Amino acid sequence: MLFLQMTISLTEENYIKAIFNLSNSNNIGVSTNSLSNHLKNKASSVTDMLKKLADKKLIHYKKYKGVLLTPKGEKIAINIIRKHRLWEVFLMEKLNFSWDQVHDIAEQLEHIKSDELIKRLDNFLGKPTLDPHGDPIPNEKGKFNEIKSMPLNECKILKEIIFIGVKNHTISFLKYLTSIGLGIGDRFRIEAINNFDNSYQIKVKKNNLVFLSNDLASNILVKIKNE
Amino acid sequence: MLFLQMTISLTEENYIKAIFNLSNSNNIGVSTNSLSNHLKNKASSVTDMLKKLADKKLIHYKKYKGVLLTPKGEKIAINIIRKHRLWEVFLMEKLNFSWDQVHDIAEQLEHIKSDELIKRLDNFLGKPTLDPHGDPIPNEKGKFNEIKSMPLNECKILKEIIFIGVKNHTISFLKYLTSIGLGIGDRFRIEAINNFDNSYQIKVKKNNLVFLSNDLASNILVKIKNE
DNA sequence: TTAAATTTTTAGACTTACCTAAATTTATTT
DNA sequence: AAATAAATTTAGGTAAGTCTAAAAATTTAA
Ligand SMILES: [Mn+2]
Ligand SMILES: [Mn+2]
Ligand SMILES: [Mn+2]
Ligand SMILES: [Mn+2]
Repeated sequence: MLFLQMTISLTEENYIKAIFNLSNSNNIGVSTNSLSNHLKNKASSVTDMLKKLADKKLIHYKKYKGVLLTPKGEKIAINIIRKHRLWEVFLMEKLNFSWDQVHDIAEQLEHIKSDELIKRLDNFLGKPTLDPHGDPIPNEKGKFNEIKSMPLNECKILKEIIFIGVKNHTISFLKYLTSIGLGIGDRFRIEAINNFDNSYQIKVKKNNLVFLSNDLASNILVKIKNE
Repeated sequence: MLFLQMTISLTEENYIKAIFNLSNSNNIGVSTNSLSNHLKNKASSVTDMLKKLADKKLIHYKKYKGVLLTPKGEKIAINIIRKHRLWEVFLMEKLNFSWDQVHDIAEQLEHIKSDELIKRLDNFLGKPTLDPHGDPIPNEKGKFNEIKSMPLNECKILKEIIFIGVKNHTISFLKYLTSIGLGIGDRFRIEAINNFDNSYQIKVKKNNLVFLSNDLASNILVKIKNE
């Protein structure tokens, strides 16, 4: 079979994105089960799709071994992520959505197919490098500007901190952070660490002290001021 | 079977939109063949879908009789058109696309599902009432602000004219109009009508005379100045 | 008003993207 | 090193949306 301009379905795009997101920096393949959990499809459905993606040379697939994206597959994944994050910026900056509302809409918008549209959207937004959750936006060539950060619960000393991202992107978590007055870019100070349960007390600007469980702190990505 | 929030697939949306666009002001049902031509699907496929849309109470369907939208179906159609035209305005006004580029991208964007998004987009654009092709944008309640216009080839007298819309939306037609310096809102004067082939000569602003075949003129919607 | 042409529907199949149930392979325990 | 458990694949099915070919209904023309 010959196809000059391979088309990739919305479903295939979502699988490719899932494989990308589940890939670790080490080169361990993504398991069928992890994809099954992530996409909420049965493992047998995942296997079907993996065969198809392998036929299209978008993934490396060997029965029972787990999968990795080919360079071609990775390029597609990164482009979808670029579109997703640019649309999130648009929704937040131009349409005044809050950071907990943008993801679900961007899940739809990321599948719109038009390179010209994304080029112009990028320009319109001033070529942003970070999305509303602090995640890097890959450039036109697919290059990520990696930001070094650590989860708050790895900070063991009382220091001035900058809040630069979230690990968890659920609406409830984002809304909670908003409710305690915490937004990307904010500076705060660790006032106390309870070494029984590793919970934190922080002081956000002029606000009162806020208590954070270790679980909460583990989903807050920070960097230490002046480091 | 019980469903509280009926979901309508992208394919169903396109059929509903097609039925709306092919419906005349008179109450003659839309034929299977006309839908088949418009959607470039076989008539048998159309029949299958009509049965499904009828089951969902979105159209009135009687075998061999042609179809009409129910009020519910019409509401859906108008909402899709509203979204399409708002996105066209966005693409043109904010992203500087030309009027011949916006339609194809809007065909994708019109299917994005989020009432909140459209409300905010509408506000962001300043609640426009016309799209880049001069077509009216229905308001949130689905009301069209009908503009009275006539095809240029129905003007039989030499008069000052305002160009307010196009009947044909193909890229080549729109590009041609651009090439002769004609855009929505422009004023021009009919300088001559050749009564052999009903072709027109018009003068656009300070430009030279432009020759328009009757076919071309029939796709240019105008109103007569001061009327 | 019958015959021919056209339109529309029905019947049966195919593809995509899912599913359940039953193998099969790989990993973990005794 | 078996036995058991877990992960993965295969086999067989379903629903949505398409198709071709054939039958039926409607329209048009003789
Ligand atoms: Mn997101
Ligand atoms: Mn994000
Ligand atoms: Mn359009
Ligand atoms: Mn338009």
